[in-house]
Amino acid sequence: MVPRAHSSLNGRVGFSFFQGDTMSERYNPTEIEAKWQKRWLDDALYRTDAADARPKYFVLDFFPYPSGDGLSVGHARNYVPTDVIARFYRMRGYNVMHPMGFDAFGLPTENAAIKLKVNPADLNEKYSANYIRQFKLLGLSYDWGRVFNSSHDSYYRWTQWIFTRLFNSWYDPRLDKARPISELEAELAAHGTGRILDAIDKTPEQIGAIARTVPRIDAAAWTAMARREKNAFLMQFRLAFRNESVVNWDPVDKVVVANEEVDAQGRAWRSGALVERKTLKQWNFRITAYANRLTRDLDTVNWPQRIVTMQRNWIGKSEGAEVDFSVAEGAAAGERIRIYTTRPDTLWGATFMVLSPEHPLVARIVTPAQRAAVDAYVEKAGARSDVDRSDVSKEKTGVFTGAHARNPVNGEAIPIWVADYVLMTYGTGAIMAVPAHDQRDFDFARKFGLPVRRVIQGPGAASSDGAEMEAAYAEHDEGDGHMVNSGPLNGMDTAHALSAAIDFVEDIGAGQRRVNYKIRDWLISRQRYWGTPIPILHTPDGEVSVPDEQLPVRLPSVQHYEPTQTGESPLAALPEWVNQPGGRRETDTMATWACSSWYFMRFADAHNDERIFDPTQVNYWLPVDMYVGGAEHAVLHLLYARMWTKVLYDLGIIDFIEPFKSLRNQGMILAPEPREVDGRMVYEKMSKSKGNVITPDDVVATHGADALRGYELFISDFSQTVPWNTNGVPGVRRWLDRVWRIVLSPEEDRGAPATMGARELRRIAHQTIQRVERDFDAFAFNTSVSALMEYTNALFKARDAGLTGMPEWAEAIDILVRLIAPIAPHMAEELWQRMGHSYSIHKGVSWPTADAAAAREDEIEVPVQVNGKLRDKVVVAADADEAAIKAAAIAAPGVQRFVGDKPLRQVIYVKGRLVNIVI
RNA sequence: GCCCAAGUGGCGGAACUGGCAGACGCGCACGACUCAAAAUCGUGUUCCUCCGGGAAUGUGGGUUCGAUUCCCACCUUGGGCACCA
Repeated sequence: MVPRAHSSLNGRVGFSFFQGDTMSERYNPTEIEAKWQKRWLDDALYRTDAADARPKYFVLDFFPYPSGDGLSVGHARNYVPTDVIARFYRMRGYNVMHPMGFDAFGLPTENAAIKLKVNPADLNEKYSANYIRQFKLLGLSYDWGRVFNSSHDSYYRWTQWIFTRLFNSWYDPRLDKARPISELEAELAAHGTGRILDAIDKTPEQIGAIARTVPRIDAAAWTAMARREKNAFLMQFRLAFRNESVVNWDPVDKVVVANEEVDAQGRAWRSGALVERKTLKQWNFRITAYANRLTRDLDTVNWPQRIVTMQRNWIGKSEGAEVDFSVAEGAAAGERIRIYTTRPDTLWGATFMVLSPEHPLVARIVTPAQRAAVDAYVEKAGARSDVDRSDVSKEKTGVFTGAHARNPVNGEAIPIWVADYVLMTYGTGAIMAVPAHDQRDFDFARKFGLPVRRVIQGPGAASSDGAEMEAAYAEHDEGDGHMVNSGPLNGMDTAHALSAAIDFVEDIGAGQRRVNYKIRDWLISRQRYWGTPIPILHTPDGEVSVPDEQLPVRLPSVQHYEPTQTGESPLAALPEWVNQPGGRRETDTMATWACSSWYFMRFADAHNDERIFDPTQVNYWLPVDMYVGGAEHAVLHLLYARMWTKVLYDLGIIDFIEPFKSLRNQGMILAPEPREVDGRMVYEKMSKSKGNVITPDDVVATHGADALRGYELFISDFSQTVPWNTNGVPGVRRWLDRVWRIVLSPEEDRGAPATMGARELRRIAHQTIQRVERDFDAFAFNTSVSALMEYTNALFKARDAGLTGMPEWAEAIDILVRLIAPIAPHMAEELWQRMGHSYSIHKGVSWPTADAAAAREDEIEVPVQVNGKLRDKVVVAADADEAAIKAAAIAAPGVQRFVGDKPLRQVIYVKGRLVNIVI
């Protein structure tokens, strides 16, 4: 067998490869894929071009974390579609950036390194090299000139640089943006904190701009502070700040984790361990300052609705009012108890108050008679885990303090209770309880025999006696109801009561409109070795950031990097590293969320050692046009990256406010064989420990990368989770074999005689261009492969109809090879060359243009129904008028059998679709 | 408990805006080629049927000339949230 590839003359695309009785050359993916991969790499074919007149397109995969297991076919579900999109846009003349890098710091690598007793840096190099090898094996068109690794100091230097920007910035509620901390110092020297606190009172959305602990001080008080006091004071403003708080401690990884990394069951995201509460001093980013913008700007992105909803829920914006109650008697008499409520319209229905067990006032108001009971309760509550405390299925608990509070709207004294269903971390840690209109308060009131007073009379004739209610009536915007038992609000309809109540409270000086967010600040420090060192020095004057010219603060090499039990990083055991001329280095490192919060920008100027990136480059390429990855990052990376983008925008470093214009989530791929778990057959995730991982290496070795790529796309809808089907790849492989044969040796063997005209072939070809374009745009890759399979089948039929010598045949084959190029780039390149074209099909504008006239149908087949049931079909000219089509439909034999001489009640014609005859 | 998504042949799935249900592929069956097998090619493949048809897109209702598609209730699976005042 002597393969002889050559192109024919005159631009004809007929081939005769074989002479005499030699067999045709078979499709050999192993050979051609290796050949083209090498050539593409040698030529840097996919290098991103500099900014030019073409429209740009930035298509990006989530930052992968290189693990020792390497890539499975499940990972390829992410990388193949983005590669198809990158190639599709390139072929249509866009300037495309399609880069890759590695999120290399973090616990899994460090844990593996500890286990294997090797250096995590070495392990990381090995793992990422393996990823690169696998990416190349798949024929992915990354620009390898831009690859970087977040654990290299050439990268993390800039992560530290951004950290110091956050540290040296604060959020000005008046401008609704971040500003340099030096400007805050100037303001404090001139005006104290008054103007800032006033602004927050006037614009309730800004509640999270600064710490809630900031006191009202005047300029003199600021000026009188020593430097160390000033620095401590400023911590309440900085966007990167250190404070003592209750944090989630992961006892398995021996590290603190962020709220976003703990699931509803209280388990840590990576280790799966139940987290414990610890009070520790930790570094945080003030993401609460951005809560409002993070919610608001979700309107501007093209993301899956569920991810948008998850972020909205996580941020949890709610609007209401803060109202000041006061202690009615005892030593603390007159002292204010501030509550937050979203239902100020129910203020007159408050029959008791509840304080969180951690509320500072509890110890001071409790009466001697109740002290023992209250102390015991508070202690017990403190010992319960958060998950346990927030388990809604358990009955509410609580204890009376013996004290009373005065309700500012009606002067009533109501009992103050302590209960752990009120959280210190939300609102003010204290609530007014309105059992008639809040189910939680209702349950509590019924259990402890507290009064229930109705203040909203709903529609219908429900009793106005709270004692008879069986459940809280929580509606307030339904319209029909009216206010009762509510002093000045009596008789008002419920739709207006809310704003009227806030007005009333503001008028009497008892409170004001307020916004609250569920989101808490983002805990970033980790007590581990393998991360970006936090560039801070602890000096006698407090914390100061390491100056730019001293960055990076390099991670020292160490002999032992095992985590400690004490909550201290292994770096703390290196005195020569810790002790610096001006002070002690911070020994915690940053969680990898910091690394991944800006990497997408670095691709615009990946190897710049002078600055973080050239602003022209970053503003040209960003935001990312298409971002693809798993849905598990909904409130982690995708939220964090948005905050950093907004900070950098505020500081004038970039000029876009959202990092990712469009986002798509791919579905998971599960192991092919279901297994019995708890008596049920289930498809499991692929994992090395279960021994059910299918690697791209194996699939490529037997069927080639193009077949694997095709099947990754074809397996299911892109976003659907689906088990792998071992027989699927051979199916796609068969299709590619057919493509190979129909292009190179169409005459070789024939099927049954068929009929097809040249006009029809041309129509199918151009319709296929339209279908594939539409499917790619919709991320419907499975149907794009179907369309190409159908097209290939049509070409075999056209061959059997004797069309191979015609110009339409040559055009049809040319279109086929171009259309498969994004999916099967190696085969397309090989066929392209053999067809006599110059290298490369992947360079320049090579996507075919659909000819709408050619794609148009001359005749259409119209189904005909009688009473909604299909009875016949008629073929009519595409431009036939309605009357003619109806007449043809009625005359159709299959229709006449049912209609006979019965009168026609109605004949419905849907243009180009169907006729329905009603009798 | 609340919110969201999804339930279509033996399997993965398709069906653009309410208009031919099951495209495309897998699997299976039969046939051709072969000494035989593989590969390839061809035919068939939702179910029932008295071969006229009838039934069918999780279940039950509704709207409509017409419903996989819209509405209501319920069931199942997956995901998210879980006392946030």
